[in-house]
Formats: sequence, structure tokens, C-alpha cells
Amino acid sequence: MSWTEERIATLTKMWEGGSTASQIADELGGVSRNAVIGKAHRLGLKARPSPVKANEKKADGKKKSAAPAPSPKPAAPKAKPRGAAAAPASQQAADTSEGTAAKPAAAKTQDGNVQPNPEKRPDLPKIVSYGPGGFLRQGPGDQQPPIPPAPPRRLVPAKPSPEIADKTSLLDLNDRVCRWPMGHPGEPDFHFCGDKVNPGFPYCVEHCGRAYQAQLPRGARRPPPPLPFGGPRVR
DNA sequence: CCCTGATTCGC
DNA sequence: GCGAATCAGG
Repeated sequence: MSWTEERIATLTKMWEGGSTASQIADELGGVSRNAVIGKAHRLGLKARPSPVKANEKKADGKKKSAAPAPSPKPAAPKAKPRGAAAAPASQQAADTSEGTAAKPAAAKTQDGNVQPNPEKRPDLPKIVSYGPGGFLRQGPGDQQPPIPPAPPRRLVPAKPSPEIADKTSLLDLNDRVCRWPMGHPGEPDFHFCGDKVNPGFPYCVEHCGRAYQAQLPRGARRPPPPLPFGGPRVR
């Protein structure tokens, strides 16, 4: 998988939208969580509430009297190279007092993170999915005015992005079947309409009626705009 | 154990 | 530039 513009856009949107790297990787598909994180950092959009980085203080000389690594750099020699012949020698020999016996299993609730969208429904954890354009798609009960910047303007033709096309390749999707998405990506029953397309359009006749709004005479416009990916459920 | 992001470094 | 391996905190 390569980082196309769409994929980078989705990654950026989701990353800034607060999705975890795993969610992003799962949504993008074909990439691992590490790949997402690595790419995010390479893109320069890092710095999000990290469980590891939340703490920032100076390392005072508390323990570790034995410092066998007088590296010229005072900076952190934390991560060890994996492939190299790293000498795993004396490291835990000095920690017997507190490292071995005293290990309080402090694994308790891990629900301390701040959710931008406090769900009131405990049945569904948090379904955040993203449309082909990369904008945040909200569920029916998630109505909340100020979430992401704004959906992209001018989505007139409602043309599905290559992301959908990727998933279509897994299914029996080609240029002659309707690409109208049924359900949401990631759900087990997510699929496409699959009917014969309206010639010249990516959708069947029925869904063309939903994707394309007839240009009515002025003053007789229909308020509800067609949003193939924005609505709650289309089925 | 699980999860998370950060970082390093071989490719 | 990419991402697996690794680290480290919750």
C-alpha cells in the first residue's frame, strides 16, 4: 500500500479528529498501526494525548547508581536497536530490590482518557467512521454541532473515492454495478448496492435519484441535500 | 494481559 | 520514505 493523497487526507483527518492509530489503520486498511503512527509523525502532525508522554519531568538521580553507559549524549538512550547485537547484559542486576518482588499490579480501569464525544449509550462503544472525502461521519445519535471543521463543500457528483473502490475490488464491484454503499465501512454487513448502473452513472437508477438532485426551478428547491455518506443509514 | 503513542533504525 | 521492532505509560 502506498500513501496516496486520499489516504493521507483520511489519516490526517482521523488523526486530528482524535481517532486512535489502530482505528485509522483499520479504516485505511493495508497498513499497520505503526505505519499510521510513523506516517503521522513523518507528516509532522504528532503530539496527541499519548499515554506515555503524558508525564514530563526531569529525571533526577534517584536510583540507578550504576551507570554503565556513559554515552556522550545526555539525551535518552531509550530504545535499543532490535537487529543489532545489543548487549542485554547488566541491566536488571541492580534492581532486585524493587524490580522483582515489588511489582504492584496497578492495572485497573483505563478509562481516563478524555472523550470529545461523551456517549450516553453504553451499548455502542463509539462508532466513528469517515466518508470517502475523509470527513467525519456521525451516527444518528451523535448529533453535535461543533465537531470537525466542516464537510467539504461542493460534493455535487458524490463520486466515491478510491477508498471505496479498494473495498469494491474485494467485492464484485465493477463499472457496471451500482456503487451505492449500504451501511458503513467496517461493519460486517457493509456492502454495495450492486444493481445494474444507470448508464453513464456510478449508481443504479434508484440511487442516482438519491445522489443527484434534479435542478428544480428557482424557489422550488428541496431543502434536504443529498448526502450519500452523511446520513444515518441508507438502506 | 490489553491498550495507547513515541522512537529508532534497517530497508 | 516506510514500517517493524521496541519502548514505555495507562
